[in-house]
Amino acid sequence: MPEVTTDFNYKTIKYEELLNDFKILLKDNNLKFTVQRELILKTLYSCDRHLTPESLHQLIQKQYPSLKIGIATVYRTLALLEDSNVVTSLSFGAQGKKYELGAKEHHDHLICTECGSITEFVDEEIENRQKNIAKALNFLMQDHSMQIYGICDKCQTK
Amino acid sequence: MPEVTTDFNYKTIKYEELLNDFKILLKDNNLKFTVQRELILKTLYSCDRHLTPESLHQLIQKQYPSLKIGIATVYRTLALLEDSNVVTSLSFGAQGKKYELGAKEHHDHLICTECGSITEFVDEEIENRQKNIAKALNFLMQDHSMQIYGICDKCQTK
DNA sequence: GTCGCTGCAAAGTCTTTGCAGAGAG
DNA sequence: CTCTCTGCAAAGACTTTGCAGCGAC
Repeated sequence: MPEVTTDFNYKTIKYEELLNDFKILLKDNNLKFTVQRELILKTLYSCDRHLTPESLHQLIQKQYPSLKIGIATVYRTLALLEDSNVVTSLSFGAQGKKYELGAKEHHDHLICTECGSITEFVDEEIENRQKNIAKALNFLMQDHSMQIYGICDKCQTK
Repeated sequence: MPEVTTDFNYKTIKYEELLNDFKILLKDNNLKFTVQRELILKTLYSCDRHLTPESLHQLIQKQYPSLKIGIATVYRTLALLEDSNVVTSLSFGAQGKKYELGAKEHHDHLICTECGSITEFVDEEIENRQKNIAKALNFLMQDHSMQIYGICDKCQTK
């Protein structure tokens, strides 16, 4: 069996580079570079977890108490980032979406139904197979996502 | 390449059988068999589309105008059916969930980003690969789902 | 008859929008 | 200066809950 890897390189891009791309994106669309937008990007970059708009907002408020930032701005910026394919959103059974930086290598998710933790993995074989299926069904694939639900290693030993 | 099939057998169970299982389920849990519950089950069975609570509610009202059914009952019954693994819910980028009968063979989804249509498919190779991955990562798999997003055949020719 | 179920409406979540002032370019 | 952004609060969309009467068993 080919290897499955979960410790693939998270950050395929340096923050400076990401930030620069973001500035270019903004300029190209006649949008403005603001402290709020930068901190949302930076927080998404530095946090490995998958964040809800709510938790992202709280995290920013905790880390930068002097800055006022409204939840509406978080939603608006996440929508902007998602439209520009800078972040990707995941929606599960529960309410709400979780966001993650899309600048990482493509990967799929193992979701623990006990503790809600998300582990990522990549598997070449599945990636290839998906491409083949789309081709066979004359479906123009833009994106795909796969989730495996179950009990994670930690929760099994509890 | 092994075949990919989209015309697999939808109904692996006859309605009478499904209904009977449902009645047993209800009895076992001291729950009552009501017209509303039956019609929700029947509508889910006879409709091939993936339904939102909203659309399921409208469909029932249209088909059985004499019956009064509240949206709350639809939500309550869907929750009950989902807990009992009779139906499965899918949540995508958009708001809300869609439900489908879980009594079919397991399958994955092709979702058109143009028209929102959902095509189902099964692929043995991916199914097997998923099992192997879960095993390799010591993850106790309970369920899994895969979605491929893109432009469907019809929308490409438009 | 009992006790769960239902429709209704009200209350909850989560998300989006309108607006007037603040701030980037 | 101009025109976009922001925070706030109000509005929306979707879902859940409390309740009193109804109905299955």
